[in-house]
Order: sequence, then structure tokens, then C-alpha cells
Amino acid sequence: MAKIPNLTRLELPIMDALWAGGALSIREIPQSFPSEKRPAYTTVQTMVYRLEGKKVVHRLKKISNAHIFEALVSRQAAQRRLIDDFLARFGGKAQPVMAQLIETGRLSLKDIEDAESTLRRLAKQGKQP
Amino acid sequence: MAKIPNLTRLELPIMDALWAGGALSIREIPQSFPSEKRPAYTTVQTMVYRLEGKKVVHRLKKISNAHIFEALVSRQAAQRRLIDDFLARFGGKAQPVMAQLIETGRLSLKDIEDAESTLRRLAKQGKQP
DNA sequence: CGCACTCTCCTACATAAGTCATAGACTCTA
DNA sequence: TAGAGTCTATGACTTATGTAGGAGAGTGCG
Repeated sequence: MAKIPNLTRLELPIMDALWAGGALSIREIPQSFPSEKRPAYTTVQTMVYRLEGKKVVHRLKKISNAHIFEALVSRQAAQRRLIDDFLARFGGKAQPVMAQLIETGRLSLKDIEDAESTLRRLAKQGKQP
Repeated sequence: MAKIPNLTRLELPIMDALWAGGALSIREIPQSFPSEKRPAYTTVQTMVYRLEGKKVVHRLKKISNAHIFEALVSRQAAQRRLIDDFLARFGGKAQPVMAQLIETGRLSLKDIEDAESTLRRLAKQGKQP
């Protein structure tokens, strides 16, 4: 099974473009960046090549002289990896992170209520392996 | 006002030691690492010096020939910075992170309930600046 | 066909982070 | 005071990431 690496600051928005766009040429990827933060064409190219080396994307086909790249890992899986890694810094516990989110007002009551109902639903389905 | 940098993988446990211990010599810091993952003395030293350069710690005093270092930023503030940065990768929204935490079973119902009561309490106190 | 354009491929460089060894200054005890 | 032991200070190396230029191959229009 593929080991998903932790996507970096720049890799993530590149993958976002691929997740959203399905399969894109290098040229199309930087277009999803806000123009002030848009990296150079070859910068994106380098990152895509490196993502390819990490087996996170691959060349799906070639149109004219341009390669078309496609994501090989799901957004879900990549996000999970990211979150796992992040949580590890807090001893693997979600609680301190939650506490921070609440104290700094980034979680609304509705967010929590939604979370609660989702959790109850999952529990009812016996989703605990 | 001090700009708190994003503490890295190794910097964070070093700061943890200082937060927990109050003020420590270099020698004492690696002791809080599990022995399998304990970095060399000078590795810790380098990191502490760099943290000093970033104004995150400072030399409180000198005991005999050893410097005693102390944290200059609170755990709270450092964690907030870390979380802000992390959330930025998800468009600044906590919701997708919550969803992941729930789906991967890292948030218990109790965690959520605690969060909810905390949030209600804060709301009642009108804690919105 | 030939030229303009696009894309690939390779190379390069800077900074940050993690890793540690070594030399020499300092301290304390016998 | 002299030796043993401890710390500091400094330098060095590696890997990862972000950044991009330039040469040359490939494509398609006029």
C-alpha cells in the first residue's frame, strides 16, 4: 500500500488543483493560485516532478507535447496524513487542539453540534474497528 | 510585540521541557526525551541557541559554568501559532479538520461534549472581543 | 518547410532544520 | 594548584523545500 507523504506548504495547493481539476497539465496548475502568490511555471513543474517521485501524482497521458498529471492519492488520505502528523506534535491527542480552537473562537457552536451528531450517527452504526 | 515563530518538530519538545521545567540547563533538556529518541547533547544545544536567536528562549542566569535557559513565550501562544498555521492549510477553516478527526475516531463523544459545554460557558460570559 | 511558441528536462542555488564532533574555556575537588 | 570533568562556542554536513533560469526538443501554423 502506498505510503502517503506529508504534503508541504506548496505541494498541498498543487494537489488541490489536481483534486479539483481531475487531470491537468503543468500550465494549468498555477492558474488556481491567486495571482499575487502564483509561483513560476518551473517552480510548479519542479514540485510536480517531486510529487511524481513520491508517487503522489503520475503522468496520465500526453496531449500534444504536454504531459497531463493526475493525483494518485485522495484528498481524504492526504489530509488524514497531515492531521495525524500534526496531532503527533500534541502527543497524538486531539483534545488540546480542540481546546485551542475553542479558546481562539475558531469553532462555532454549530460546528460542535454538527460534529456531535455526526459522531453519534457513526457510533450507532458501530463504526469502531 | 513578539512574533512567535512556528516551532518545529524538534523545537517543540524542547520548549515543552522548558515549559514544564521552568528554567533548565542544556543538560537537563534531553532528559525529558524517551531514551530511544533522545538527540545528542549538542543537537539540543544547537536548537536552543537557534531558539534564542528567534527570541523564544533566553539565558536567565548562569549557575557555575552552565547557562540556564527559560522560555520567553507561553505554551498557549506557541500552540496557537502552530494551530493557526496548520489551519491555514485548510483554508483557515476548522471544519474540515474536525471532520477528519471524527472520521478517524480521534475525537470521542466526551471530547465533543466537553468542548460544547466550554463553548457555551464562554459564550455566556460574552467572551467575544 | 521553417519559424515561433510551448513544454520538458536539467541544473542550480538559498534557506531551514536536524544532526553532531571537536576544541578550548571554565569550575571544582583533592 | 593541577587534573578531571563539564559547558560553551563554533563549524560542518545532510536532507527537504522553495525558487527559478536556460537549453533544447516537439508541435503546429502560415
